[in-house]
Amino acid sequence: MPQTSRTVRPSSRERQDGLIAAAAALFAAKGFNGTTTKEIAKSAGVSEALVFKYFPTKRALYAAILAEKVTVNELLEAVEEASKKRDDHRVFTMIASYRIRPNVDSTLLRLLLFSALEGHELSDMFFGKHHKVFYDHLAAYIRTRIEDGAFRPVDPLLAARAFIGMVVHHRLLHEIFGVPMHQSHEDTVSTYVDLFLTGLIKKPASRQTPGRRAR
Amino acid sequence: MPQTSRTVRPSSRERQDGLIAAAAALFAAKGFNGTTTKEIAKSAGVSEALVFKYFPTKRALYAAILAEKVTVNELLEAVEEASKKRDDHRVFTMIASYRIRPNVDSTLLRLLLFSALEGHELSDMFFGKHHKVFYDHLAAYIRTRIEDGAFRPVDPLLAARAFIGMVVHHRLLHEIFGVPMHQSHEDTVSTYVDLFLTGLIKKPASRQTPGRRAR
DNA sequence: TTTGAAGGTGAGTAATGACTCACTCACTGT
DNA sequence: ACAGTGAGTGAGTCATTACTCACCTTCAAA
Repeated sequence: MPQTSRTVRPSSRERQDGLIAAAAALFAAKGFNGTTTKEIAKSAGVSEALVFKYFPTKRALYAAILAEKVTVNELLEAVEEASKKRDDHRVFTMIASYRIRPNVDSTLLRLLLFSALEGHELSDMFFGKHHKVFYDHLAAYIRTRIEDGAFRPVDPLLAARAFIGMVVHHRLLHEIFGVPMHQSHEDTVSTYVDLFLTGLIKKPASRQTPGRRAR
Repeated sequence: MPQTSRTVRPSSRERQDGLIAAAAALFAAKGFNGTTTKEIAKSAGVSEALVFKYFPTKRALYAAILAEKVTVNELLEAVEEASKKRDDHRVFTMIASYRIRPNVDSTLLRLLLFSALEGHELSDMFFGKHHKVFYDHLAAYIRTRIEDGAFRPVDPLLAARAFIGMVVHHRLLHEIFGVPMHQSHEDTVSTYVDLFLTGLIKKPASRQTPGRRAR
């Protein structure tokens, strides 16, 4: 027979990606110490020996995962857009809904927590790419709006952390601690945004409308 | 010689507590899978065999730790007190400062996260005793204040989670991710409380003062 | 003085962990 | 036709792990 057309042998790159994917899922589920190389190999459908052909050590594989998972930017551009227009409501809603989303898988969050708890060397970088960007952006925006005179004068970094905190904590409860959500994602997001913005926006002196007010 | 007076042999109970303390510190630092029974024994200053005299398995020791660490109540009483007086500012400040405190050790937080991530069977109970109490209490208070007409009508549970989220996230950043705090504990707490309460309190219709306003 | 229970241990054991090695297989360029 | 090469593996090695067991020490009550 000419060739077993069923499965073309994957290239080196594909194998590596496959291993990373399989390992990421397992590390996220059970942590670094809780996952064995044998399991990873099995889950990726290869022999254990092959894992070590591609990654010299188990830790190197873990590091490759953390280094790989760098994403996000499309959101930040959109936020930038809304920032220019001073659309407070939109800026906050976008950030919140990015994290509170129907089908986010918890892999990244779990990896992040595990890596921080287990003190992995790349944990900081991972944190920087996945969380710090958010509150740095948000802090910058809040600072601008304070200078505009639109927000009350608060520490921008603290305020940004507070908001991100609401949202991240919500995910934590839901995805890690299994607390059920009793509201739709949209309602949750809008409640958080509303609560937070109301606390932040400076009232003109008199006259206040219950609805949204921007610029 | 009559007796080595230097070290009185500890009783069963004391040994057990010593083991639990030693193990708790190690599990908090490195997780369940990252900690060996040999390390625990060494840290408690006994032979490995003794560990198994007191706890049939390593998991049982872990379970004993989670079951042991149940505290808190003195705070809840104080909160109850402030609740009766409808002292919003105080209620929120007390809860926040309980968690954001100069010298809390991160052991409990780390144990909580590890146990949830590693999916330990007692994790739920641990979570219930250490976190759920807080936001259940707070949610109840918020509900009352909404009925009083003092707070805007929001979902009390969601609002409570939002506030606790700010605070817990702050600890997470600080204790787990090593993010430095650039403000004193007091300022941090008062910023959070101020932000949140301002967003929550219903404005009478006109007239607003920049300072605190309660009841 | 004996006894025996409680506190304690050194030296295992069986299983499992990460990692290695000698080797095969399938395909390609010459 | 066949050497070369990269993908892949079965069967290890050796250290470590959770857990066991036969035995020791102390001390108070009988």
